[in-house]
Amino acid sequence: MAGDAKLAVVEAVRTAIVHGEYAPRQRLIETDLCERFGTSRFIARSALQELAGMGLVEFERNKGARVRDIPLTEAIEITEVRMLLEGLMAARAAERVTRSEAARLRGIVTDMRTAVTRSELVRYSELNGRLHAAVRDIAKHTTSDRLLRQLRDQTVRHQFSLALVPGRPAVSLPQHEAIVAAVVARDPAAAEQAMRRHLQSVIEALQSLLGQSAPRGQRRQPAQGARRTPPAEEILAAAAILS
Amino acid sequence: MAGDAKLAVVEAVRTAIVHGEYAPRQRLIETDLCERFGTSRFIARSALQELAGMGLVEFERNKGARVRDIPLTEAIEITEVRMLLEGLMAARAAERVTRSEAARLRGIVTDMRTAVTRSELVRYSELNGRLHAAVRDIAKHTTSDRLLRQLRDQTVRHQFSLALVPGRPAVSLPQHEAIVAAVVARDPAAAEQAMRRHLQSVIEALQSLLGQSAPRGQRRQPAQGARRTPPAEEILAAAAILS
DNA sequence: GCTAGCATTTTCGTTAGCAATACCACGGCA
DNA sequence: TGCCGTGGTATTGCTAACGAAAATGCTAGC
Repeated sequence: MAGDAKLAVVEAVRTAIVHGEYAPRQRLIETDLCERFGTSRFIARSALQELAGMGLVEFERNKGARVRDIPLTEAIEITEVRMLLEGLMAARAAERVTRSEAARLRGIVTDMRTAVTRSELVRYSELNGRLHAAVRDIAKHTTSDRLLRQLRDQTVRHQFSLALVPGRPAVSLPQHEAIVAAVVARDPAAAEQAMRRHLQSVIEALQSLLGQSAPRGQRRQPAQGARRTPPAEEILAAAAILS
Repeated sequence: MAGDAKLAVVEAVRTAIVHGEYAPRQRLIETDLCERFGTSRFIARSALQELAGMGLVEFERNKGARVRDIPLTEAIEITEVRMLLEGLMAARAAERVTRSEAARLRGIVTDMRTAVTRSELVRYSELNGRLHAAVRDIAKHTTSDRLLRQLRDQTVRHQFSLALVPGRPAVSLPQHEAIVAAVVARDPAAAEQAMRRHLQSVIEALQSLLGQSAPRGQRRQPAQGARRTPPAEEILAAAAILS
């Protein structure tokens, strides 16, 4: 497997799902994928299987693949795990950070500040992603890295919902600043704690969302057809605030 | 996919790898698997892909699948993550444990004690697995559960090596006792800390193993043919002491 | 007008087979 | 004698096609 063709399809479908082009529980018909990505059914199938392994799609016997719907409760669980792993990453980064890496982190965070003052959410998003990637690079913990990637992919959608609650940017930026400060100060314990506090606040936000949005039993979505395609830009801005 | 046929093959190959019937870096020829498990090549192929997703086998372009060799350094990383996740599980279990579940835990731990005094390692192994499974059941954290299963599968082999260092059973049992005590006392913080201490000692044991076993560059294994098939019993005993 | 049952159609699960590629042994040449 | 090129073999990567299951739509009966 792992033919480059398959890998390309996996990546394409992955970003499509993460960016919301495919809605949760939407069926992923193999032949559709074939014509969209110009490959054979076998490739599409393999790609879907790999995505299933990543937890992004699910199979049902004789009914094919659909985009996995991650319920809010599971998103909370995932964020709890993320809190632990990202905390570990932050601590590691604090232990190993070099001078040049520290400078890089500081540069990113000052850019974030200006982006926030100018209300440039997309720019902030990009910087945020770059910051976290930098922390992961510094930590060099491949196991956590791999797991975190999976977990992040699964929760992007809910981060989008969360971005709509007002006032979150105001709390997000100082938390990020605290994380970077601890890392560049080479204080592992403080870095871990800062990262945990950050994600703890995300968990609490998700829990409040849970309380208000699901008063009674599972309200099922239409389940087929992209019910809405939020622009990627919007999604990115959402991810910025919370990750 | 997820045809029951494929699932059976996945499970069979998984246990074969975990029990050491397939050595690390041993090639997994598709046709061999076909005749061994009496399925078609397509099924074998799908199963291998799923196992690759679980991190147990790896693919190389045009060279097929082999059992992934988890280097000791990666095993340490994995155990670090396990420490966090199992700690979370323990805390959760302490929050949610019911009377009957607590009784069950206590029963298992007393059985463990007697098994140790009688030097019944296999029995201890079985009880140990049951204990951890019980904790996971009580915690009801499906995300951590899923991740932990993957991580455990990947490290069983190294736990085998570790079981050979003398004196470990003496430290393992009291640690388990402490964990159970904290859980039944409904003290989440203590349960988490006890579990972490336990896995921290495993990490330290692994690190000492690292220091003594790899004086110079990667010493590569013969790489094909099961170079040795340790009896499953031995493996289970090893897993007992450390997990 | 509505429901139950049947036929059709879509889509998936599986098998068989072909083409491409890497590994291995052998022989020629320096 | 040692090294490089070459051919054969084994194994994978992939395509095409077939059979089976489920969803859908239609017709007939109530």
